[in-house]
Amino acid sequence: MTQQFGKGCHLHLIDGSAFIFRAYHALPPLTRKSDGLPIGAVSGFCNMLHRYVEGNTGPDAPTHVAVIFDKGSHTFRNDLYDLYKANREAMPEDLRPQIPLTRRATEAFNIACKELEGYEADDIIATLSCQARDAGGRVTIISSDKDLMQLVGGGVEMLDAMKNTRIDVEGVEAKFGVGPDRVVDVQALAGDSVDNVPGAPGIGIKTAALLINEYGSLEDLLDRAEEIKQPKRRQTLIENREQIELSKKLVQLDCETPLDFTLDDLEVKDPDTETLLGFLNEMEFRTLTKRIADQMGVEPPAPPETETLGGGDAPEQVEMPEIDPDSYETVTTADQLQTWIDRIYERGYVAIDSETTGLDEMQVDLVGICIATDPGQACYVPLTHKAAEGDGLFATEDLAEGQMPLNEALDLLKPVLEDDAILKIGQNMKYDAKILKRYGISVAPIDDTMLMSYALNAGLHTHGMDTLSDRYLGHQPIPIKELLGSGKSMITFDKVPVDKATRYAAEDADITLRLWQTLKPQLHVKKVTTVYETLERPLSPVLAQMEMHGIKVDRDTLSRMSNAFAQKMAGLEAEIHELAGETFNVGSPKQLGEILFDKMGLEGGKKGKTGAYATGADVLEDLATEHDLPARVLDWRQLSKLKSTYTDSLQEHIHPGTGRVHTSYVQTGANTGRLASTDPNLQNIPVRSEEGRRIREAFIAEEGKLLLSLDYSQIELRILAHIADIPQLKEAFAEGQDIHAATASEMFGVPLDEMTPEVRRQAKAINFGVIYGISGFGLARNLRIPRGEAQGFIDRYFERFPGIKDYMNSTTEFGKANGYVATLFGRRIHTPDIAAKGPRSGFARRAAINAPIQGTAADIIRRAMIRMPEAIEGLPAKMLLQVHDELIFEVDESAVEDVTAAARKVMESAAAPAVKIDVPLVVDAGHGKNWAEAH
DNA sequence: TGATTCACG
DNA sequence: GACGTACGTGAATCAG
Repeated sequence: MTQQFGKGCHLHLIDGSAFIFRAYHALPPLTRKSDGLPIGAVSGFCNMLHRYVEGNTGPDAPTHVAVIFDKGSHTFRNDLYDLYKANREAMPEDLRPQIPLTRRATEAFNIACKELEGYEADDIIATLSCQARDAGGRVTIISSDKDLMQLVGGGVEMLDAMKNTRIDVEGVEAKFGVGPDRVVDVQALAGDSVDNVPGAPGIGIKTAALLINEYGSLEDLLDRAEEIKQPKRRQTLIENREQIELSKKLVQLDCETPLDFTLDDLEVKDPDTETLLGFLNEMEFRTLTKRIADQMGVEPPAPPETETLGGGDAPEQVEMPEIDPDSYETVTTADQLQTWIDRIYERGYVAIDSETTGLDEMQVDLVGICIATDPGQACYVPLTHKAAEGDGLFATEDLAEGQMPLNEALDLLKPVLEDDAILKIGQNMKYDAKILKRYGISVAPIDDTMLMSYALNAGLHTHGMDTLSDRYLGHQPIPIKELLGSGKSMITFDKVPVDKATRYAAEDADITLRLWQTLKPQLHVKKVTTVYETLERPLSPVLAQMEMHGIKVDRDTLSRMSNAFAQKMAGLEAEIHELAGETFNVGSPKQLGEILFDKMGLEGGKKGKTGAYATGADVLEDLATEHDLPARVLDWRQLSKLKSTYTDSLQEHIHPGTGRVHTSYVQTGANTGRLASTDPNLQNIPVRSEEGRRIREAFIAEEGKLLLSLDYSQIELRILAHIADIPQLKEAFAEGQDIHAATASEMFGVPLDEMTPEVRRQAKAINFGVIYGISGFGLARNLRIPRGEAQGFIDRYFERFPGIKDYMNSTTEFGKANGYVATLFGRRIHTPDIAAKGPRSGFARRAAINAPIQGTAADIIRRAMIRMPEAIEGLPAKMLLQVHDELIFEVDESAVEDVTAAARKVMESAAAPAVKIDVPLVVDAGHGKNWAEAH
């Protein structure tokens, strides 16, 4: 039944490369059980093809179809412009062997599979589209690549298979501001950083569309460029004419690609059962094989006998229905809610997400709660949405209709959320737990997908919901911007209409549940279950407690300091302007650099990549020996920093209700396992300078209490001594010696009792340098000594402590072989750049050397923090802050000794019993009415 | 928004 | 042989 392609025919063209990359990034790196062949992308590709074929029913089904691939990296565009696509990342190593398999997969589905040496897939798609259109048929291009949008129109449309949205002429106009026939003109002007198409500098899509619409076409625009009013644009277009014309050639798709087949060869054919199942079975896709066999009504072939290799690294992909925001339920009555609660009890777990009026958990109000029990089964319980005015445009202060009373809903939910037998799953549950705590609900027990992702993949990507959804579910959630807007006209969530809110909010719970089903089994496969269970999950509630307590900060002290700083700065500024002979913005590094190096003609001006002079503190310090101006600027900068970052903005963070400052710790913020502190950052309160340290006087204890600080002494060097197994360092620590003096003594042969501060200082710099992955250059710069001398120190160090060099080499090798390095407690820190070439690998190598040391220290204090609540239970003390190797408590005056003893014991024994460290961990303690005194 | 600078461990 | 180099963070500010 051969059908001549023509009117009534419908051609589907699938962008194969886009499918492959989507599949690759959407799935964790799966391997074939029998031989470890990477097949994650092939698996995703087959699933996508299968889903595609399944969806092809009804009157709109294609009559002809082909998957089009790129072939060869050199195309005619490289002949036009040798930098075309030059900044493309190389194909990932584990994807390369999968490419031929995707061709075989396409053939197994009995879909035409086409490519042409020296041509991009886009050109073949263009040629086929033109042929089909000219023959009177319809075309759907399955891709979201904007480069293909120039083809839309005259029966040609695009389809974004992921979002399931069609892109027609209007869609193209929305994206480019011009019709499809002018898309190349806009692209030629705007350029494309991904493909390295140069375009016209400084002109983006918006401006380009404006110009094209005004002048009709690119050619007319360039010919009449003199008429452009804005001088900068006019100049750009005139100067870059050639480059723009070249860009147009690069983005213009070729409709005359010489093809060795015709449209008729692309006719839709049913797959051959045996071929398809044979291929899927060979790939060992058990679930998909079985599913397709069932659909075809045949027995699935017997899976090949496999001996599990390396513990079996190929979990089956969890099958889930499509995410559909329109399928979610809005819960408005107690009966409805009860039905969901019953379902939760049936399951034993539930994914939840709370919607609030903002981001500050200590201040915002609860607006609604969403619940998901299964993929696709999610609801939203709106609680305090505001009613719209009559015309529906503005929200009022009255509650919207159709919502359960807040108390009634919370009374129903509280028993579930607090039930020991029901697992509550969230993405960043610390946030939700803090909110609900303010409404009297203590959520427990919890699982957290953000923390799972962190335990699994620290160093590979960030762990926000959008990232995870895109990577692991291949789905882009509804952007919150769509509901709230942005900038000045942004609204709060309670002003969002309930129906819109349901789509967004319930989707988040749905996604969270799906992520949980995807990530949880991975913990075991990647051997990080212990990390998650002992270092991540139990820390979350501890941090929540600390954040809710906050630390008392005295506004008057800060305010007085701000005024004093302002006065001093004004005086310095006047002096600086006097010395410069003109007024300028002292806070502008650019203007300062020009004053110093151009106007005053000082030596040593170095320009960075942006063409501005460097004016960092090290540069100014060198200049300060010769001139007064840079010295004054250094003083001014110090004051400016203290004022703006600390004395001024800390005041704004004092909670009006508690009079305390409540930071947020980001548990997944630092790849090494450290915490990060934000809003405000309380981990970088000044201490090194006398003037800055006084800011700590504003951090105070309540009346009758004291602040108590305990910090690990030299914890990273102790860990280095243990991990690299350095006998001399271990011994020095065991005997309680001054470690830097001991190092100096060992290196330079100076007896300890004859040690000079200068020699000790140098040894200290080397000790720190080692932790950071030392280089002669770096040490020279730090100590301000000649590079050769610094290298000599390092050589001597490695000679005296050969274990250090071994540690560095073996860690680097491990990182290269495995893609990650690990702490003593099994935390994995991924180092994908370590195999790169160029300067990136240097950074990655040093980071890999540092990560196990910094990360092990981070693990130890985490363990201490997790045990702390129980250890100080019953004592009148609260843990308030963590600063990497220091914990700060607020304690009744009478109990300082008891709490110090209890907390110290926990901290010093925190590595045990999981890890036996060969050196003692030592904790120093201090206390006082304020943080300055306690430290 | 990105670069620069600087506060901390 | 040249090149560019300490590790990990967050916040404020300037400039385009």
